[in-house]
Amino acid sequence: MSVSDPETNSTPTATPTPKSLRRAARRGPATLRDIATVVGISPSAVSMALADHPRIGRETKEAVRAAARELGYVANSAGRALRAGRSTSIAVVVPNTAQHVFGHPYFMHLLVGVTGAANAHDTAVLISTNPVTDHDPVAYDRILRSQAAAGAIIASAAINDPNVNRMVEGGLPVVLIGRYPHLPEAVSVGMDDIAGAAAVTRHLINEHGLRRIGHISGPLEHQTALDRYEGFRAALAESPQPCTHTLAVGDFSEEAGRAGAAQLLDGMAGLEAIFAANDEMAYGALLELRARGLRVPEDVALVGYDDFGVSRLTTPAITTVRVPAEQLGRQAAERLFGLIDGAGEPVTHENVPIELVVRESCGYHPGA
Amino acid sequence: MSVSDPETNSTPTATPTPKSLRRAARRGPATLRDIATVVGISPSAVSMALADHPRIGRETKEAVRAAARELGYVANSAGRALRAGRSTSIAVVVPNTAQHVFGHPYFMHLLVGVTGAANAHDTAVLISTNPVTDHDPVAYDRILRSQAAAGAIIASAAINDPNVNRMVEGGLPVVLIGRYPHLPEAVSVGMDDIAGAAAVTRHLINEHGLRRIGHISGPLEHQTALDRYEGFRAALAESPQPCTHTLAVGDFSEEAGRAGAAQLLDGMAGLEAIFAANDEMAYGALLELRARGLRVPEDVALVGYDDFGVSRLTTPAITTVRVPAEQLGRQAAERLFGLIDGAGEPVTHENVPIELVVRESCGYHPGA
DNA sequence: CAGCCGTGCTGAAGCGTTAAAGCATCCAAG
DNA sequence: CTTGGATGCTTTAACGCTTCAGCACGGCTG
Repeated sequence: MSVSDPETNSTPTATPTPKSLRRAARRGPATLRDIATVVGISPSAVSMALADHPRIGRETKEAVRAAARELGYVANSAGRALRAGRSTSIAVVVPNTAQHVFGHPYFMHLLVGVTGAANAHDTAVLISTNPVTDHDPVAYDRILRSQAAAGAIIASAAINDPNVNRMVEGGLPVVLIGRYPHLPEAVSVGMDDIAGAAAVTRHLINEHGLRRIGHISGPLEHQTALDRYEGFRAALAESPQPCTHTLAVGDFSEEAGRAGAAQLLDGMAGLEAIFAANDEMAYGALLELRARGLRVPEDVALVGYDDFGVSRLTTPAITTVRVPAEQLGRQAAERLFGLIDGAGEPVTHENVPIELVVRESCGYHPGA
Repeated sequence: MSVSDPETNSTPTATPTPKSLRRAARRGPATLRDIATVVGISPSAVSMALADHPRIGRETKEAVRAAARELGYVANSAGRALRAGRSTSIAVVVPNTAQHVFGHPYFMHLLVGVTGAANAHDTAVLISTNPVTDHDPVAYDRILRSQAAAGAIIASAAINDPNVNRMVEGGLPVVLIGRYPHLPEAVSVGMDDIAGAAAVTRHLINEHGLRRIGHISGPLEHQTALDRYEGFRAALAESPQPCTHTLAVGDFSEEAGRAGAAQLLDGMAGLEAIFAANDEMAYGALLELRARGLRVPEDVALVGYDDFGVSRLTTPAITTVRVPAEQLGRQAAERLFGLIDGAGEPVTHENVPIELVVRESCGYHPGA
């Protein structure tokens, strides 16, 4: 209070509102300069005070913080980003190759996880999709080149998506969701699809004593589809009893599930169970089974994968493997912040635990 | 050239390649200056050339465009935003009051619509949610104050959400999704829930001859819930035959649907049909009916609202009203760009058409 | 009491962009 | 041969922020 400016300091005789009036005159949000004027110091000092710089006095800091609070000051993100050389946002990219999963609750759960972690880091989340065309001057490419995001999370892409490779090599911090064995350098967060598929298959074999099992896989250029197929075969192979299986390749759509089920039923006599690589296809299979007058689970048992909402609602409800999308999102965001802050972590891939969700479509349980 | 600095001026005798080398040395994306160096003009001229300014020569423009393409130049969004005084992003805000609808495909469809329109305007989409607490220093408030977005789309909020009012009055361009009769000044895009609810109710009355109908509404602090209830009553009132109805208030959750159905069944003898204000509650009602051994639609007809995926999957599939979320998103984004660009449109509310989706749960049709 | 250090701030610079004003150069008209 | 305007670029400045060097001042030591 010693060498205070007589002009800008609060005049105790005035009404308590003149500051806010003055701010209202300068249209738009408060800046550092506004605070500086109110407190009576330079903008740099305000910046340093808010950053808790040791060379700023305690009283000044308190005055600055009070003024900032009163003015509702939030640092202009463009100014800060320009100065810092990087943005305060992260991007979530949904490549066009992932459009078929779009509309699933999966992405919303993912986003909840990502935004939750981002909020904790005071970071905004940009989302970028390419809903329309395939070979556009890819929208997210522009966003990333414009430095609008400090890093990106890429949600579920095909194995051979060239854009993914470009982004990983583009210098920008990138975290992939899923498993990318062909990109050993890339940081990724996924789940153990092999173990999940094995678990649900094992359940069919061990708990229900089924031996003749068909699998409807996803498109085999998706790592997820490959892994679930591999887990399926591994469980069959490790079984003490001899099991036989057959395969239909689908594309994760309900229609493909229906076609796949038809193919399996026609191809293998005495089929006892179907494991579809996702719930959507399991639902398609259910429709086909129903159309043929086959009961689920009495005649043919059925299991799916994902648990994003579909499998809960059908009759019978479908036994499935839960994909913890929210945790996936949160963890991916945390990894991304690690990369951005330059914490030199050597870990490249990380798995989130999956969970077997037993419902009715696999058969009735003694305990139930 | 008179009082020029002898140090920084270009030495014409140097080799012709140091420019590209210099850029290679300057790690990171190309800037206007890089292009300027390559072409041999000033950064401002480059800026003007890219903006197709009439005072820049044709040859220069072509050279600039070529260099920009070669260097992969995309304008730095922070620099541009700082200069322009506003960001090149728009925000999609999901208030905490909307969490119960979160995880629905609705939001993804909305986002597809918004991002599609945004891509067309070369604009990034920020998404902001408050998944955790209720009375936090609201995350999206910070984002908006930080000027990270030029405007915001607010997805489905409660009528009395104070944050919505603050944002509408906050000076930032805002488009609300839904109908907000108490905010006559606010720009909003919604659908005619009254008409939709009336249509599906009329279908029960006219096509199936049902007279004793119960409604399970959403929470009555939601405009959507109010409108659907109103449409329901309007259809009953306009019917030439006398109809009776009863009401149970729910909260859009499956559990509430189940409880609501129980309440309706216990409260009105000879109940012929149930109209749930959304599909999730309709599914809950289906479970309750099934548990009581009542057949749908033979004993009690059932209809829902939304068609976000749930109603297609159940057995029987639920007759519902489709909410065109993607179009909603696209239209909201277009309106927002209109506001941002200052096209002084007087229109404040706009409706997107809804569509009746007839399935099995309302009764079998002669045509089917 | 000169020199030195710690404290607490100011001032300048620059991140990338763009609008506006300024300044050459050239051509046509007076 | 001067004037006046196109034409085509350069310079300057500013947006809001942070870093860094620098300055003033007081107290402490030698």
